[in-house]
Amino acid sequence: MDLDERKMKILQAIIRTYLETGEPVGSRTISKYTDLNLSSATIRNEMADLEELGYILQPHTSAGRIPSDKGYRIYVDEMMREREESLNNREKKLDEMQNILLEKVDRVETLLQNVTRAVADNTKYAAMISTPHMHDNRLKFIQLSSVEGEKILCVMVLEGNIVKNKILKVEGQLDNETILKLNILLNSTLNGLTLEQIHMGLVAKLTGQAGEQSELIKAVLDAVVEAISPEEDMRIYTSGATNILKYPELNDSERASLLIGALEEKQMLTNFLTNGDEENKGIQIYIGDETLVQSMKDCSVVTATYELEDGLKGTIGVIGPKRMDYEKVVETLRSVKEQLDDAYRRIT
Amino acid sequence: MDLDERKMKILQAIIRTYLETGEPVGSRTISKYTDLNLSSATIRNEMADLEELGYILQPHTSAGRIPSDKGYRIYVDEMMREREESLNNREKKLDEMQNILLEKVDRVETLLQNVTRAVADNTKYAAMISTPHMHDNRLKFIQLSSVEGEKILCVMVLEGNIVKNKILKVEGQLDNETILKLNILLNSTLNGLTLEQIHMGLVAKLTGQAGEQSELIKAVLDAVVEAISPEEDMRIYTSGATNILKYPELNDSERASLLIGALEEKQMLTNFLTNGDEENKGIQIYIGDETLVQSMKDCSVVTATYELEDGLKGTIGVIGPKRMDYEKVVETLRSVKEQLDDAYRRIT
DNA sequence: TGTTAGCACTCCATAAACTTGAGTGCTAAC
DNA sequence: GTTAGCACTCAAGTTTATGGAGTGCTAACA
Repeated sequence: MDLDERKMKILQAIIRTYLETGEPVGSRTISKYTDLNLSSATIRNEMADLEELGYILQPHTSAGRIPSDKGYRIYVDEMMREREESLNNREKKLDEMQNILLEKVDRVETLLQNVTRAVADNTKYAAMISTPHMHDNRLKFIQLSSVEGEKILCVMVLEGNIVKNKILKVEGQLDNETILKLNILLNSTLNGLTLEQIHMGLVAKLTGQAGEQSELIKAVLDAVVEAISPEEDMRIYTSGATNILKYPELNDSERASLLIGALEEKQMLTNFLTNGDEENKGIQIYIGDETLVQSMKDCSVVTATYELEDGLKGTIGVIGPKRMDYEKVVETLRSVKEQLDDAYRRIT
Repeated sequence: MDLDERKMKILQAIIRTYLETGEPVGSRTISKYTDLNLSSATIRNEMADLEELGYILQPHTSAGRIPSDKGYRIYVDEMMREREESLNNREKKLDEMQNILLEKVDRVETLLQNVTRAVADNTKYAAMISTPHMHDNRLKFIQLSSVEGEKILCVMVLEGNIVKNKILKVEGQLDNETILKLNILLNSTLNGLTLEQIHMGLVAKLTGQAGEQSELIKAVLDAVVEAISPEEDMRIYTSGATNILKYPELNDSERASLLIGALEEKQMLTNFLTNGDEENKGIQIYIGDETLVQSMKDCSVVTATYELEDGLKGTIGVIGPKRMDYEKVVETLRSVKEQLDDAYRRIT
């Protein structure tokens, strides 16, 4: 059986009401709420159908209905309307964001932390963000310098102007000329290569050419491999974990502890923040079990992928109760995503 | 009235018992617990005295007694005994720590995060750590390199081998010779200077000498100032925030939310993590209101200052309920502190 | 004078009994 | 197909008992 228009309207009314109140919603409420004038008894009949179809469920007999995961899913896929937000309001939000961006955010990390906090504050849910990272990093520039005594500073610039560095120790001092030679050798050999290419026999070749300095070259190669390894180039920031505690359905200490723990641990979050889908303007919604994370089965997660100019991609996400205000969250993430792309160009 | 030996023993027994159980402790319990054989009635008399003196208090009439802040204070100052931990056990803990340190901790930050987690896991309280930072940073080495087009990479090494970098934009391309000259100029002028010294009119002097490149020099100076500014060089990591939820006295959602929020925000934590006292082997205990942080008035905080070889100092702290196991925490922090100093030498 | 036994009293915690109200399913009538 | 009405269910809140832990005080004892 497919959903006819009336059932759709009723389901929509149930979900909307539940999103607002968080309480199971009864037939009488809906009978008053909707524009189609129906008595509570009729609504009850329809509700029984909807329940049989799996869109809503009863916490217990003689309670109202709440949306099931399937219900939420059809809601976000087909019923959610664009929030007709007043231009005024939008303007204001944009201003806020601009302010955040202008306050001394010379470093991308600070920017991202601020954005995360802003999103958490704005939505009243928990927010997370992954730092932008490339799918395959390439080395763009490498340089060794003698800092003092036996310490050599190795600076690497990756595609996308990400800078990494490492201090290496050598036996005995190196004169400037040797360093110059090494720099030329390294730059001419390594630039533009990906991780796989470096792994393919390059080590032997380079150490051969390096003669006396083969030890140092080995250390440098290790540093390069480390720098361009995918694990190395992503960090996750979170904010607003405590917002979770605001929602009674998540606020038994068991659940809350697991959830906040997951946010703190950050390991599990990579799930959401890496394999972003390309469709739907980069906005993804995971409901309940769809999150594939046990501790989040009572939550929903909304993510958006942002892309900076150099092809650096990152993801920002919001975690909240299943009855989150999806429209608002989607709207917020979309606007943040746009501004992020924009703002980054301004600060670099 | 001063505390005679018997009152001390009774107070100690009350606190020990309360630390274990978290329940108000009654006179009969103590009468059985202590070696001095006294009836519960006598204990009651003594308890009344102790209460009058402010060391213990009653949640309500006809309940047992719990320690007051003053009680905790005298406990940690005078009654706490060294945990006579079995050598075996200690050895094991050290091993664990070593393992953590050996797992791929080429970067100090990873090390510190691991340590924080280990401390949180070990104590079952929340842990925090500040990255090592110097009181007055000095520049040790600075170098500009042309990376591509109009982008100049500025790398700075500070005393203590902390590396910072920034990408600067210039108008038009710079040839290698100009860069070489600038590098010599910058190194000879800036090295070894502190923030104050740089602020004192250096800008004018340098830009004068730089001729055409005065714009670039200004940008470089900004980068240097930013790099050695004290705010810039400290980060805080936390772990185990959810452990807070384990303790019923902190686990109403109001309190917990504030506390975990504070841990997340990290701003308030600087209180503890900066002005470390030197006495008492660097270990400090703040009880209840002594924390000077409203949201932590039901908590105690224990901090230890660690010092790396180059004079880099940081602080590690544990946050838990007032009835925390002070002995264990102090012991853990002491051992971590020692190992941190030690381990750092090994990995650099 | 310090210590102890005993007793009346207080207060919290827990459980049991009761009440309330929202909501349902079903049937019969429109 | 829709609606009114009624009996029924269940959760949540309120009240009422009950038990137990603990105290303070007094009087007796060594």
